Amino acid sequence: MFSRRWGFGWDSYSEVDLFTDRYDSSAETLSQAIRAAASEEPDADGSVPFGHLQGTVVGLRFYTGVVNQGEMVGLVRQPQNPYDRNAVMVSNIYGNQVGHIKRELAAAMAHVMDNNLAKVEGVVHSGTKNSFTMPVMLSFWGQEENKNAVMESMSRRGFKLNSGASKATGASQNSYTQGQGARAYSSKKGLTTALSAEELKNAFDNLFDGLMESKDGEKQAAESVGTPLMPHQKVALSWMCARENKSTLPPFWEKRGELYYNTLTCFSAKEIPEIIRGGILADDMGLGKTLTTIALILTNFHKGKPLPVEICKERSSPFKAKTQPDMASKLEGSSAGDEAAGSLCSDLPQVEVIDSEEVVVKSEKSTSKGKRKATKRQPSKGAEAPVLLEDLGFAAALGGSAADSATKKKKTGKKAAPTLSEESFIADSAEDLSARPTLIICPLSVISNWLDQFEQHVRADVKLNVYLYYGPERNRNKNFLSSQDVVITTYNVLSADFGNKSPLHAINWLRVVLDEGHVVRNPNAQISKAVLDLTAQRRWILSGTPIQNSVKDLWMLLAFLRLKPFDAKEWWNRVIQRPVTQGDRAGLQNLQTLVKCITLRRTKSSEKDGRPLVSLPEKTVSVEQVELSQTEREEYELARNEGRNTIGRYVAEGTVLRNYADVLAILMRLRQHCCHPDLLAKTSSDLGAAATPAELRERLIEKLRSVLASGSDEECSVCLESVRLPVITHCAHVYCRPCIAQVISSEQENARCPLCRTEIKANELVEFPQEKMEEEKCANPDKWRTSSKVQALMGNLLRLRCEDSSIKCLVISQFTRFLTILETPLREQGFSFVRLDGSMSQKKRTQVIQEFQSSAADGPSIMLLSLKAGGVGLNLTAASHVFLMDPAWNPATEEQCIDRCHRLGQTRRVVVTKFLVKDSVEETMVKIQKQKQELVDKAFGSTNTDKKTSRIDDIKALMEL
DNA sequence: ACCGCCGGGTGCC
DNA sequence: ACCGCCGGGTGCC
Repeated sequence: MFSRRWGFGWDSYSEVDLFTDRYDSSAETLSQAIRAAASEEPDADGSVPFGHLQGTVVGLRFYTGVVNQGEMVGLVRQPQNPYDRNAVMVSNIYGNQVGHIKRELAAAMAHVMDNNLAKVEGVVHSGTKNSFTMPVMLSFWGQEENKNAVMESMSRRGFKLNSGASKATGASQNSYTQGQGARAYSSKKGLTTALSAEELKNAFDNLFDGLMESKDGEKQAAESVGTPLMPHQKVALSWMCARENKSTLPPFWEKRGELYYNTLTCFSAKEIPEIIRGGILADDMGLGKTLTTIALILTNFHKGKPLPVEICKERSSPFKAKTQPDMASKLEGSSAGDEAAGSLCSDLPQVEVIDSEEVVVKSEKSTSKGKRKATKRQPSKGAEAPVLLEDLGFAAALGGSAADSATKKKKTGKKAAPTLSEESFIADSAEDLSARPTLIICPLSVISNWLDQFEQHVRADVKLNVYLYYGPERNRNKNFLSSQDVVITTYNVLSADFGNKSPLHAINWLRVVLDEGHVVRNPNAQISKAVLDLTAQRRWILSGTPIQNSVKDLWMLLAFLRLKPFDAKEWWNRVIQRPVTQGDRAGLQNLQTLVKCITLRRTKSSEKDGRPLVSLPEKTVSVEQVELSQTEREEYELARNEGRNTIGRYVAEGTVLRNYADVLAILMRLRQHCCHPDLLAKTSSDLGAAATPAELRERLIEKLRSVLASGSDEECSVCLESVRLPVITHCAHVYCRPCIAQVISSEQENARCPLCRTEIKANELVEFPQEKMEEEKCANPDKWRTSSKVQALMGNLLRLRCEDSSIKCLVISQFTRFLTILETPLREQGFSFVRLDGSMSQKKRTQVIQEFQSSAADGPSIMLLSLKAGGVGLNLTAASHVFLMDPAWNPATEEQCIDRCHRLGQTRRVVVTKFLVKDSVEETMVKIQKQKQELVDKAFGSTNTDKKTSRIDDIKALMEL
């Protein structure tokens, strides 16, 4: 069926150095030349077919490149050719030169190609009848405006483009772009009519949907992974292991008899095409891509064997210090080393895992249970020390030594062969078994997440060498880096190093992982080049959103995965991008097939066996009404009437905005009344006439305190965000310091308060003094009194503790001072609790969260959480009960807080209790919340004015005006 | 290359 | 014969 010529010379079909073998001009490889040529040309998107032409390829006998019937070929200009500067080279998909275009035709084509008037593509329809020349169908593509120039230019040199026939039927047009094989494929499916723009967009949006089929089942993670994987994560792990280990042919390849055949390009080869080890894990956020990847690193070192890792029950393990370098050095030696490796293999103890808790050593000689326990307890005892979780012989054979030179590596791999199982070695002998580390590249912002997750998911007694390659002090030593298990770096560091003796580019990585892989999109960017230039055996892309905009974005991903021939842009454009953008169904289907072969994607709404992938436990939200006591009610009504009068006056005068701070303070007082009387400012909130500057300052501070009232979500009227670095003006309005400072500096001497237009000066801004902050924190416990809300909370907590003492609770308030007040009864009742608020350092927060999340028996059962500190990112799944002490202006803030514990990893039912004081400003706030929720869906961007007016409406409603 | 092309040998039927 | 024809040598750009 196909004719093959020259059955030799095919050991490497990837990069033939074509220039240097004939004449000295450049050391560029052909594929580089093709890539370079393609990258200079505009995208193929807007190309129209100009026509086609039968040409002749000559000089076949001088080259090793092979083509088959129907196969696509590349045409590359060779201006440096010493025999003919018009030369046009013909190459097959893998960049091997096939021949040249006949001189006269080449001259005509050269003019067109050099002036970028058209792109020429070739398909060999008839195969070769002899070993000297063959016909080739050339099709010309380009911008409509260049069509006539091309037709003329060609015909002036005696070549007439046949444009009619290719337009006649879509199918025949396809045949020129995709070869006969693809045409047969597409016509079989009856996909001959073009897609509408709508259909195309739809198909494209759904390109990554439903890619959750994995026939590989589930796979258990290695013992060194401390966190049990969820079912869908086991599926992903299994899929990833299979993609790394199995020699599955890349998409569009089939084995036909003795040959490997590409159904898209009709290319065929005697040798197996390069297997794509890796792919795209495109699961939605929150499904655990990071955990799955960590599990992959630990589970699949080589051929499904776990990464050999050290177990360190004690700080100093003799094994690592002594034995490992020893083994490595033995392996580096010649035949003596082989024997050593062999004997190591049989003599060293096997490590066996009895259950998830106990890792013990099983030696051939002694396997009694008692002995095992003994060895476990005394791990530092000689050869019986439980040091490696995996087959030591295997690990030894692989020799993790970083000092290996390239030749030594090969040697090690080959010499190790006898110790490996038969089938694993047969699969492909070319695989370099000496690579150990995985390189993870991610945006700066997620580095800490990776470090946390390694910490969290790798068993605590497993010693995994994770190195953060970041910062000016980073260790650039190649040997050091290659001896790690994992190296983490950022895209920026990688691209900064690139071209600058980058050690990362000098290492043969076992695996390279691009986290948030979609950020690498522009192929011309330095980052992209740096990423493409890495040497690795396996490549992975993690991305929640693999395509942002267009098909173009996919090229980078495929190029990174080295999915030949699409890593060369020319082939990508020709086979996928242009057909797809022009609405070719077959092209789209090819794209879908391609993506499907290398991608696993599940969404939060995906289902497995009829059940949602991530089924969060049920969440119930209830409101508990709180009745104020007689005294509280009297105080509340007093404050409410007073406030209502004041605000009513402002509304009538139209001066609400001018007195905004005062209005907020009134509302705040009412909200505070609902929680606890001690939240209220002790002294009068009315500024009145201050006698002395010191007194004024004192009152302003008091006012500031009441407005801020510790962590409520007041807005700065300049930026309309929550107030940051609050200061109060002499006219008693609160802003962010940077915001108001900017107002003052731009208006200079005439600066006025944005709210009331009183003159303001920079040196009159008052901030909350540090000493006061400290005082606030240690409220006097002697004077402590309770409140209805406190009683309501304590009742719930005590009841819960009786029912199930293992239950943990979040107690959330906007008022950090309220949290402080709550500390007293909690202590009195013997609750163990922690506290998390915005004033704490990052380090302290992590510590507190860790403490709370831990399942230690005497650990804290309650976390006092300030509403604003409980924003995004926190993981508080240890808690299953949430008490919201007071309603927030913004219901989304509450939801966010609740989601800290109602999220992935929560095993219990989540019960949320919102306390609301009956007949109070709190109830009105909830009404407003509900109305707002409805509005959120309707209105989007609202202006600042809108925001302020709606606030006024809110205020009126709150005061029942 | 089972071609085309070149250039030398050759020459009625 | 300043042709035609034959057959050997030869061959990408």
